[in-house]
Amino acid sequence: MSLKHTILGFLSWKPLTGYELKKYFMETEFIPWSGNNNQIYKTLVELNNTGLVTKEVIQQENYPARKVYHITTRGIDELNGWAKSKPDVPHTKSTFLIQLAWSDGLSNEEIENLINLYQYEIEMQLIMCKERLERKTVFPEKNKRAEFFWEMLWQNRISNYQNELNWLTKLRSGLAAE
Amino acid sequence: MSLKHTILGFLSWKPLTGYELKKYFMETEFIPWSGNNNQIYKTLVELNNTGLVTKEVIQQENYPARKVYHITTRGIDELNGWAKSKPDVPHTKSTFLIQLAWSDGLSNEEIENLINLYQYEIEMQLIMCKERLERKTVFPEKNKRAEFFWEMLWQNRISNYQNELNWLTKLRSGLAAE
DNA sequence: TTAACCATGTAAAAAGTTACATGATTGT
DNA sequence: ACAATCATGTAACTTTTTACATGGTTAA
Repeated sequence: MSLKHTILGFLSWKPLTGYELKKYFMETEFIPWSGNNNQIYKTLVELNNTGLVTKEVIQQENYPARKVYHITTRGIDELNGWAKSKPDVPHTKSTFLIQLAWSDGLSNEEIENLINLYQYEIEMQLIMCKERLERKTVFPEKNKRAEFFWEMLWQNRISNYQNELNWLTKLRSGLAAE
Repeated sequence: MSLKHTILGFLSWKPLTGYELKKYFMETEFIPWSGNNNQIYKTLVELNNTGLVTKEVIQQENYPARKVYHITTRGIDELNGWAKSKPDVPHTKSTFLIQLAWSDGLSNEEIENLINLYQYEIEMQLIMCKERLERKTVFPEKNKRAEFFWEMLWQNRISNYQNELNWLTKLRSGLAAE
């Protein structure tokens, strides 16, 4: 489960609450996540139980108490051990490709429409990615090497989308040539 | 659930058994799947119950009976309706990117090792993809337009991997320049 | 007054993965 | 003798998603 390690990762920057983690996840494109907090709160409890983080409760007047989680030395060891473990092949799930695979029952107009919808989605994602890289809302602080990596992570996403748009161009011209 | 529609897709080519579907899935890179038949058999039962496919049982002497599934007209309608529905953004899950995001506790050697392992994985995938495109083991028959699409689907995967390798080159040179 | 933000969570369902189970046949 | 292929499935578990639940504050 990489959610566990991703949380440890964010906590290695600074102590955070579940609510703050949720926002971090939402603004980090290359970390896949549904947007729901369900897993985060659960995982934090589990991390606390296994001694990888500690919990600090801060009472507030008109809001629920903030529960700030701090990473422990054991948590850092766990994170580092995981970070250097053999990486998996990235695994991409594209419903569009599967739709296209069986678009044979559709008319040319319907297929063109499908491609247009998809292209629009990709363009939007690309714009969002570029903006987030520029604004650097979620970014490691005070560390040049880590900052370089994060820059590259965003560049990875951006190049993925750009590659997809190039491919779409080829797809269109191939269709036109038929 | 796109597994349901993917199965309908394969069955739209020709009637197949669960066992044959499994092989099709395994040889189709751009369809994400664990390789286990668990879901396939379950989904076939469900498709049969909802009238999207019919089941033909063929007895054999020394093997379990083959259960050949045929798509119905309603199944084809379902498939076509789904194929033209608004596509999602592809979502990629790359543990490598997340590992790199928190590789800050690692030494330069450890990071280089991580990158090497990843690059090797990608290169292997690329080779496999190219081979499968060449051999065309799973490919629509007797339909030029569908064949063009399938060629493009494989090209999509190939360009993804090639893009990843280019990005890795930039990552390396950025690291060296630090 | 309506939406967004702050801040916590829970319940239930769907989807995906790993491991188990059977047993004959065919090729190296 | 061993592995792979043919052919079916089940059980248990993990992961992910969707929806529900509470309730005050702040800004347009």
